[in-house]
Amino acid sequence: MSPESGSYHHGDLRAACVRAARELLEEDGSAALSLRAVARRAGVSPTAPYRHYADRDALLSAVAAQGYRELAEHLAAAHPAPTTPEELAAVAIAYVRFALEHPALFRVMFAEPCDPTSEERLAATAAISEYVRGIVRTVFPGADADALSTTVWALVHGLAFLHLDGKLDTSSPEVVADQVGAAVRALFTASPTLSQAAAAHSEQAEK
Amino acid sequence: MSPESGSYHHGDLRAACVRAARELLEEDGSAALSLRAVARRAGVSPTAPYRHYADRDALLSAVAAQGYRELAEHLAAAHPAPTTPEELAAVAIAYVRFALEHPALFRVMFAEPCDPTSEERLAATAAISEYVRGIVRTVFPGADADALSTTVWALVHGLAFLHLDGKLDTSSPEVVADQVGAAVRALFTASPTLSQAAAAHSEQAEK
DNA sequence: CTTACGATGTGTGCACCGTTTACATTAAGG
DNA sequence: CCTTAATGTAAACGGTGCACACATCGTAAG
Repeated sequence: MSPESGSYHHGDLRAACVRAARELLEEDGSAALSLRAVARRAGVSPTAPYRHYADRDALLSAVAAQGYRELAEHLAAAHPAPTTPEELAAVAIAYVRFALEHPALFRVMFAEPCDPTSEERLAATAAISEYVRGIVRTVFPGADADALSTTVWALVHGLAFLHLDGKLDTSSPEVVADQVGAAVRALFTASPTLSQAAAAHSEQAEK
Repeated sequence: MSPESGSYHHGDLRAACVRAARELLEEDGSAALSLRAVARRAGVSPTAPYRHYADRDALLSAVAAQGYRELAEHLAAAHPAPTTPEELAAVAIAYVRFALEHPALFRVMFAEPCDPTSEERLAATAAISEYVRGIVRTVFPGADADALSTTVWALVHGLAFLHLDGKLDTSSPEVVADQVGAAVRALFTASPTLSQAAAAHSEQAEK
């Protein structure tokens, strides 16, 4: 795929850019990704990436999209098809751990107001959203799947960000895991009342 | 306080900088705040702010700290001393609304990995954390206040960010309010089981 | 009143950044 | 072989954070 270095054409600069970007993000945790630095890392002139990405935002969106895919894999690795609250808690813990293991990437994925009209991004986030909804539907058939999946996603997402910003105890992975687990378990045991609340909400909406 | 313009010295540049920064953040929602733009807005040379702030991060921290204080006021305005789940839900809704009304400021407050060892910042975030903990203790005396306040904060914080990133339905403030309210209510009706889970967690920790 | 001083704002300069514009190289197809 | 479109390069513009030397001014000691 990538021929011996020295050739004028790179071979697959498009992919090499996101790879270089990923490496830079992992190396220095800062989310301040420089297009020029990416170009340098890829061994190419500063403006070469513009042949493949309209602007910095476009590259960032591509990186974010790949991040979403990796996150999805990470979650699936934690448990392919959760059916119990405990298994879903494991997935939640994996979510937060991913954020803590790849802080810069996670920030690029979520904390940047970059172009939301990116086909790749929308597809990737929709996939995750659907994945969560599917789990919730399986584990918790009685409830409003939309509302509940949103709630559990928000809870886990908030835990991830608060940890990322040093607002919570991140001293050891065990502490983090316990906290996330407890929070998710609490949500799930609330199921009957939650579905009741969801029903009340629907009534309110249709009047 | 600020004398007639034309004087060499500004009078209170330190405060003027955060004011200018706030204005710029409100005007264009982008969280990309330029120190030079702040200086221009304050009617001062590009490097003048360095007399009062060590670097860009320091200014951002000051802005973030003020943001925390405003957020605290906003929450207190929603309800000064919540004692019921419904009142706490109102506070939660105010939290998310603040994020949606001041997106750029909210991003500076949370989504920037800026200097976490800022005295002002730490104090401000500690104040909010303590505020939430106090409410939880009042509304829900039986439970582990630390764990539960973290959980409710994370839930609300996650909702705020998902809304900010366009991952959820932000079409009308009512929709947002309903969603946040339902989520918080669900959490609170889970109280007995949550305290039980917290107890189990404590046991686990001390063995 | 004078004078020295410290606090505050200015000007200059450097390295880096994103982006545009014109140009060079090369792979691929008629 | 020659044309063409794709791909990478070079040069340039305006913007940025920041370090340095310099200018201005309130103030307080002599």
